[in-house]
Amino acid sequence: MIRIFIVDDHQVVIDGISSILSEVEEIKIIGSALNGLEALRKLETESPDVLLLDINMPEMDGIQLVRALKEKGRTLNTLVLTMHNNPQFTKELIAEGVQGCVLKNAGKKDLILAITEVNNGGTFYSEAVTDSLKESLDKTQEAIDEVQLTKREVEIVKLIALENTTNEIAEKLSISAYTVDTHRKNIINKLGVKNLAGLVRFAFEKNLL
Amino acid sequence: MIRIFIVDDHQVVIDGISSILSEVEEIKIIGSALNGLEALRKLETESPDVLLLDINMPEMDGIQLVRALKEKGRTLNTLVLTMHNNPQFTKELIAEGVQGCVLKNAGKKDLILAITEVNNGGTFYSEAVTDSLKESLDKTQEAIDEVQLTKREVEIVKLIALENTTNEIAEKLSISAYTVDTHRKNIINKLGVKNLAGLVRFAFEKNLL
DNA sequence: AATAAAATACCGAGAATTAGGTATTTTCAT
DNA sequence: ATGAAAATACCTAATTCTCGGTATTTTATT
Repeated sequence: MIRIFIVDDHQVVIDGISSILSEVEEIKIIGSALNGLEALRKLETESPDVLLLDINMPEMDGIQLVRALKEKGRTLNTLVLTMHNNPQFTKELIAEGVQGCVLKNAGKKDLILAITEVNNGGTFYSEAVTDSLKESLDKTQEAIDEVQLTKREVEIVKLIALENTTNEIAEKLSISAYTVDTHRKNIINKLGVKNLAGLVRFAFEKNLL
Repeated sequence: MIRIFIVDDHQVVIDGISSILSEVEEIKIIGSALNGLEALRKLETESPDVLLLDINMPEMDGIQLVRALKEKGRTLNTLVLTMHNNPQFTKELIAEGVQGCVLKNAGKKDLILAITEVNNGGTFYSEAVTDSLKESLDKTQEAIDEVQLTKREVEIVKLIALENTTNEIAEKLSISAYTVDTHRKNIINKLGVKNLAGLVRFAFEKNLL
């Protein structure tokens, strides 16, 4: 028996999913919440096997909830349901250690499969989700290839975009600050940008981070 | 009679749309192309009333085609068909002066409406498209509100992210470089970032540009 | 009309970036 | 094993950014 807790800000959605899942014997819904705060409170006493987070992606409450739970030391097998399919969002989910993500139009077969998979400690990302992520990563790689940044240069672009100064980068990479200087110079040339701001801009436009 | 030229890299899609539109008396397809280059060449002799650009959004060829046409001084009423619904993409479309955008799952009623609207010199953006754009802009506004950046500060963040130096900004805004300095300082404080790189990062993460 | 917030302006010192080089060592693929 | 590309390192001077301030004028709101 897999015990599930649902979070969504629309009661209709909770009811809808409940009705779908009620047809499945091995799955039982043990509770639900209409927002992050309510979820946090209820999850202090409830201990579901799988947390089903239904997110309207543009409002990132879902990710915030995952973070809040993590801060409290509360790690749950989490499955995210989303309407949108945005690779940036997927990256964040993975970064937060969310076990799975399925699109709302995925159909109940996928949903049930995802739930059981996540319950067993595995991960489940819809094909559409991974595809668009892969596509995005390919795009990034293409952008890098186009301007012919080397591995080291990409590394340094990232560190600069993350607010590291030349000296800090030198320290982190255990190389001379002079070298970092040279790399930065070459990168700015290759990208055809004017200064550090342009470099950071490139990093974000091409989703390097 | 509205004369249409279709661009899409899949023949099937061209055929499909053709078959849908062939049911409509007022619309006639006068030509098609399977890629941007072919489109550019054929459009030198063809003069459609509406250019129907079917784009697989992740590959931005569509936007590139619009730009290429613009450079040639060729302005056409353009309607973009897209599968994805990404506010960033919508912004670019609007910036390029594209007259309309409909989602592929919009249904033929919307498509025909969009075509006639664009043909009449108007614009047509699917509700779903404008909604997600509005949502995104609201998000941006929220982000600005959260850190309480003033109008002037937002202006300066943008200019910095666009690689302008302090002196250049001062000139553009007709204020003293000292003032720009002060603004930058205040912004960095408000955002809680470490340096200019962090500022540019904020600009991109919050879609300020 | 009074007040707060925003925008403006200035100063100096120190840190970081930029631009112009040159040059050696590693790494990798033919 | 050899050549090319990548990574490393150094130097100087000029420019730009950062941080610590202070202070006046404008603008908007009650």
